[in-house]
Amino acid sequence: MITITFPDGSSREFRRGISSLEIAERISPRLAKEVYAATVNGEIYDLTRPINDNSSLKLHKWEDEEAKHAFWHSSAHLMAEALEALYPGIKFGIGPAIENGFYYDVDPGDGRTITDADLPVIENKMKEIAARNLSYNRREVSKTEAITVFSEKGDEYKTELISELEDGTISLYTQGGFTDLCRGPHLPSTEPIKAIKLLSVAGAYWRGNEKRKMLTRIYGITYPKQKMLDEYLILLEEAKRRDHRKIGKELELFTFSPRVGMGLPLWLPKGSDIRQNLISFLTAILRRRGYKIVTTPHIGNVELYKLSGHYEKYGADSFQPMSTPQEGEQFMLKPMNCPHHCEIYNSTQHSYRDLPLRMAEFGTVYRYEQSGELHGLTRVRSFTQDDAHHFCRPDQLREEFKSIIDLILYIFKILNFNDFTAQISLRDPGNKQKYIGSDENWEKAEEDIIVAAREKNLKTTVVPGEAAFYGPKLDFMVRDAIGRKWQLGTIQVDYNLPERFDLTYNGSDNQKHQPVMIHRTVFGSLERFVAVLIENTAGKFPLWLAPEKAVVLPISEKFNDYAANVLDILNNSDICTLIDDRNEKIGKKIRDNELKRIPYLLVIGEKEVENGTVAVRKQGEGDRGSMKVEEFVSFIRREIENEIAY
RNA sequence: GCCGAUGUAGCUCAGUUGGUCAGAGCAGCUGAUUUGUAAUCUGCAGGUCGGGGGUUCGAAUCCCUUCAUCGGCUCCA
Repeated sequence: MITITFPDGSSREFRRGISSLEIAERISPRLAKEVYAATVNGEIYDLTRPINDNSSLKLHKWEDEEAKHAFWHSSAHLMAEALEALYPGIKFGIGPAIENGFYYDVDPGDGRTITDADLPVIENKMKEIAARNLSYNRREVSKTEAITVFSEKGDEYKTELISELEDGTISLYTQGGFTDLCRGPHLPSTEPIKAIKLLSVAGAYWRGNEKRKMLTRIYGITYPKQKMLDEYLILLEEAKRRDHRKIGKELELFTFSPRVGMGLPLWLPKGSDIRQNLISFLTAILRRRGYKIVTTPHIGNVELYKLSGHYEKYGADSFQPMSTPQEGEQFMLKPMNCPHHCEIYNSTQHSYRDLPLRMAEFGTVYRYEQSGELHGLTRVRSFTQDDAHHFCRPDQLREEFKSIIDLILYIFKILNFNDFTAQISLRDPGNKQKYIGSDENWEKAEEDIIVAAREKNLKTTVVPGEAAFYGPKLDFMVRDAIGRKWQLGTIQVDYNLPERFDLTYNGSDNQKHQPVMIHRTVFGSLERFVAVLIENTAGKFPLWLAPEKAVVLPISEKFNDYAANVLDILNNSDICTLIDDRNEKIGKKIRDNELKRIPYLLVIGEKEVENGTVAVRKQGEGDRGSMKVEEFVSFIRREIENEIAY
């Protein structure tokens, strides 16, 4: 007999070799139907895998990531079996479970392609196979045996994977006629996979290496119930409706023109107003926090970027240097503000007493992003960073860093931005040649960030290999409507630029010392931030950000004069207001202006003219009753003040 | 940059196997109506079907090429 200990601390005796599934059945048959995987002594197990020793056991129901993982991983194998049936000789790369569903990378072979149109066919095949209730059987094999299995099959991708595995750790899973290299765990059988949807096909480089073959990646998702799948698909549809590219067009915030150039956003008047509101808001906060605002040109001598290291790292992939009538002279569109800021720092001498120096700029930069990477406003070739550089003494670094974490959290809070993650991005220890600077400086900088984040009690994830080429960073990430992750705010410690630009200050010992630099943004770029704001609010911006605060709606032509009068009063009070004096019924005017997401609709008819009032209707909420025009002015002002109270 | 898909009026989309198929709704302009909280009615105008080339008696429809967009991959200072 063995003793199994459950998460609540209780324990029970079972016979040696019992499976988690059998244990679940002993507890309750209903539970057995709801579990998909188990954790045995901290290791993920198939439900059917025998347990041979005293163990702790946690059974995973759908709510647990482990359960979904097993479910979707098994679904990937199911899809592979369907593909093998439909495309004999097809070869398989990797096919993991992901956050929402699974994918499999496949090589259909000899000129065959798989397109969206083929997905329903594969889907049906999967349903047909799943209905056979095939069991997933685990088999541990030697490396030689594993290689034999897949080389006989002619699957060079699998043999490549196996060749890198250690002998003794290799397992195969078979369901029906399909066998795959896999660590597991899997479902006991295909039976629970009831609802299946293949979502898209895409190209993906084998092993993520752009020099290697491009395989076909098929994305899909499955659920134990059709209703769950339907709900997920509805969620996807709703997310699409919040897409900033769609809303940006509808609300006339920005546009692109192939004549101007791809990835070069054209901000329309309303979008510009939002930008401007964000800039004013942030500038006021920065001034209070001791930042000095600077302005630098959009271009710089190519020598500047050679000195900073940017040219060597990115020169070939940038907008190329432009020449001038002066022989040998070349300029580049600036990809970064920091070299310019270093030269501002160098324009005067600095005393240790003057540090930290905080230099901010809403600086527009230009980067030649790959054409396939461009995406609405989140990935563009011209964008305005809310950039700043802190020059400080080494002994000030940690406090300075922490003050920036405060600033970012403070602003996110005012903007009601709760759904972000903080990520510490470190150097890839296995690929140090990607970076510039000494090991010593890197170690110092990484330590600084980790400690500062810890001291601020910031919950972070640590990702090696994501650092900038000149230093590690703390990134604030958010997701967009379709689930993609984007970096907004970032804080980066940099010992390299001060060295390259020979930045100095006079210490109390009257010697020259080198300051440390911190690069930071809060929004990241105005473009990306506005995109995220659009998706978070679905275009219903808070009043202070809204480009147009109110619209006056006369019920008929008879009230146009009074309406025009109200319009003047509001606009003269700096409350950007429109008038809708079209020859339409009030219901139509309300509908159209609600769809334009105008925060306040002011209905004007006979009563309002008589009483000198406006009938206030709040966007999305409906009638708020009447108030005097002056009352409405102070009401709006108060609301704006409350929104950005800091 | 790579793989796949898409591209029809300002917007959202119909256009069956190539043959009165160049259409609809919304938006725009007309005229009527003078309206009380999410769509009043009438009429009109709008497109060399992304651009270029080809196949064909005939191309929005088939082929090639180019541009752009979308979904991924790679990249992201």
